[in-house]
Amino acid sequence: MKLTELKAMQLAELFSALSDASRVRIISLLIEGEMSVSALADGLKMTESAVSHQLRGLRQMRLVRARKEGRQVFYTLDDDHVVKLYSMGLDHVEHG
Amino acid sequence: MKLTELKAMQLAELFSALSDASRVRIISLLIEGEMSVSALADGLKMTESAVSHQLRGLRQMRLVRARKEGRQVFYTLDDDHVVKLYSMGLDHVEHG
DNA sequence: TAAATATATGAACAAGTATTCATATATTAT
DNA sequence: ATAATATATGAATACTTGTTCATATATTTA
Repeated sequence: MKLTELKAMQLAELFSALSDASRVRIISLLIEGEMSVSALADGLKMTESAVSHQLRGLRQMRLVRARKEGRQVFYTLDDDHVVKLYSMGLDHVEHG
Repeated sequence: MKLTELKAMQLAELFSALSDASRVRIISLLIEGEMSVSALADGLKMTESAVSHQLRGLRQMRLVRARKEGRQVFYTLDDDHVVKLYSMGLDHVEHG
């Protein structure tokens, strides 16, 4: 399983995107379905600014996708890789 | 998928353990099999001290396990959750 | 056009983290 | 016992990161 330094960095970046409780909670909400920034902010009791900053990182890692509708922006999980990583992690934390 | 704040933190901690290129490379070496600290240090071109510090974190997250033999300590991956997380992440980075 | 709403972003600060260096502990060899 | 080897650890420093605050952009409403 030789790993180039580049891929090691990319992998680390990917996991970094999931390495914060706020972002994990964002993911867990988005698993239920699409949500706007303010709905996320409400649900997480965070400011919209903080949520927006976090969503930016998740977007850059292609973990979430944005869809603009009027002045709202709705976010969804980008693909089900994310769900799998999330639930495998949860599995390790709960049992394992 | 409601997530308690505690579990969100634990999940974030787990992903944090994989959120650094050095640690990812440690994991990728251990996928091949058991290795001593100095062998890891050689393979990664890091000091043994730095490797040891990183292994501590991986150990605390129960991602690796230590086995002492004489004055050497051999590390292995704790279970195959780790391998699954690793390869799913790699999958996302490479394709996805 | 002006005001209001939703989101995004830059700067700044606080908190966290990875590495280095020095030192400590444990084990083996002389 | 002393020296050498393998690993671990505490302190210090440099770097990274999350949040807040102020401001900017885009869209809708009056």
